[in-house]
Amino acid sequence: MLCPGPRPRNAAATRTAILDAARDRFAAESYDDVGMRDIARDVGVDAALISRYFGSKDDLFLAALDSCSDGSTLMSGEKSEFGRRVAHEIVFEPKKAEKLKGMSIMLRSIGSAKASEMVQTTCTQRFFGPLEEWLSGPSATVRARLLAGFIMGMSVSRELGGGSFNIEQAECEEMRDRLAPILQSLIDG
Amino acid sequence: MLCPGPRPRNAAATRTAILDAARDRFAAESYDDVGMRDIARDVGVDAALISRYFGSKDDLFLAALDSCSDGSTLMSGEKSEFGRRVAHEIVFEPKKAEKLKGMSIMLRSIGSAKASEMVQTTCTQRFFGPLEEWLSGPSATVRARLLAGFIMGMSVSRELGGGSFNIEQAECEEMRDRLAPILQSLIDG
DNA sequence: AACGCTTGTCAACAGGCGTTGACAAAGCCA
DNA sequence: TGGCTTTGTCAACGCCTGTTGACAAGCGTT
Repeated sequence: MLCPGPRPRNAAATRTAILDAARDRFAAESYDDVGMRDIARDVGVDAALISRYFGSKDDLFLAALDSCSDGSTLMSGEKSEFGRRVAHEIVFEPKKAEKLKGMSIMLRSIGSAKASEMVQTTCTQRFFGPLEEWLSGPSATVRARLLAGFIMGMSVSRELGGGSFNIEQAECEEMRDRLAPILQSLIDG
Repeated sequence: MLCPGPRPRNAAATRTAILDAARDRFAAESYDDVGMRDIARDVGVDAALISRYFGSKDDLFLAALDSCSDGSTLMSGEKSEFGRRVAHEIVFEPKKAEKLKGMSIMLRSIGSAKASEMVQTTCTQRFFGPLEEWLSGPSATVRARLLAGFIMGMSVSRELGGGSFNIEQAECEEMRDRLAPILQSLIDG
């Protein structure tokens, strides 16, 4: 990824390259674990340049979060299949679920007081909000919160269980089969 | 809490005071956000003393985690009432749920690579394990993981929603009423 | 009283962090 | 060609962190 030779002088390109690298980093590590120099190294650039383009680390973090797609990929597809589809992705394709970089960033932010504070407004506006609107039935707010909580919670459970869930294939299937109707019931109302 | 005058010379007492303060801090803030000097100030002691008693910050963290009660408080009481009881605590008494300091510490640890790695074995041995044993039915492993995930997930959802869930009283009640049977169904098998 | 062990404090170190300002080089325009 | 702006690098600053070794004070023993 890191080409030899001097980086071509192109402000716009480097700016977005920095933003992309920051998004990836913040989705994979906590706010504190990510250093400006790490991101700079990913891009092949000096750390000072990031400060010039984005101001502070906080500003870069917010810009990276803002550049994430909202939860709409989660809501694509048939509503009637939501439970099975999402349950499958959670259990068997965590990497695919991580396409929701925004969700990963939020997840990695709880803990750090500063990061979670920065994430809150974005979280409600870009994640809880659209989900709530998509559900659009009675008590959509509550159902959205439960849904989001369950989905994030399974990520936590997986991570704390050690990398994957650390269970057998058969158990994974059963987990999926138990998870699906629970999620679906929150969709249906 | 912090008495004036010099701290009485009592190694055992100071040691446990440090441990208590560390447990509280790590349950309330992330590993990175907690500084040795913070804990020292809570106890009214010099930070150097902590290093002498516990070695490194990592060792202190592990000791604090180890000093937490396991999930057994969660499992006290009637099984048939588990759903309602826990749902109520999650929604209306988050502080009471935080009596599970161990769970709070684990929650604050996902994100930080180092902290989550340190937490993993304790998590399976002291939390997932007992829960699984307590459930003791068919596919107890899967049910335990789902249960733990849901409970932690609601904590995440609350925190990211901004302090409390940021919803009305009536909605809180509805959330509790929706949550309870879901949790109970995982208990019953 | 004088010794010695324990308990606690203090100052300082090395290392990492985000950020800054001065400097180099590249490209554009006259 | 000479100047000017843009784009990027470099060295360094100040700050904060965990940790260490030297020092002071308390307390029991002889």
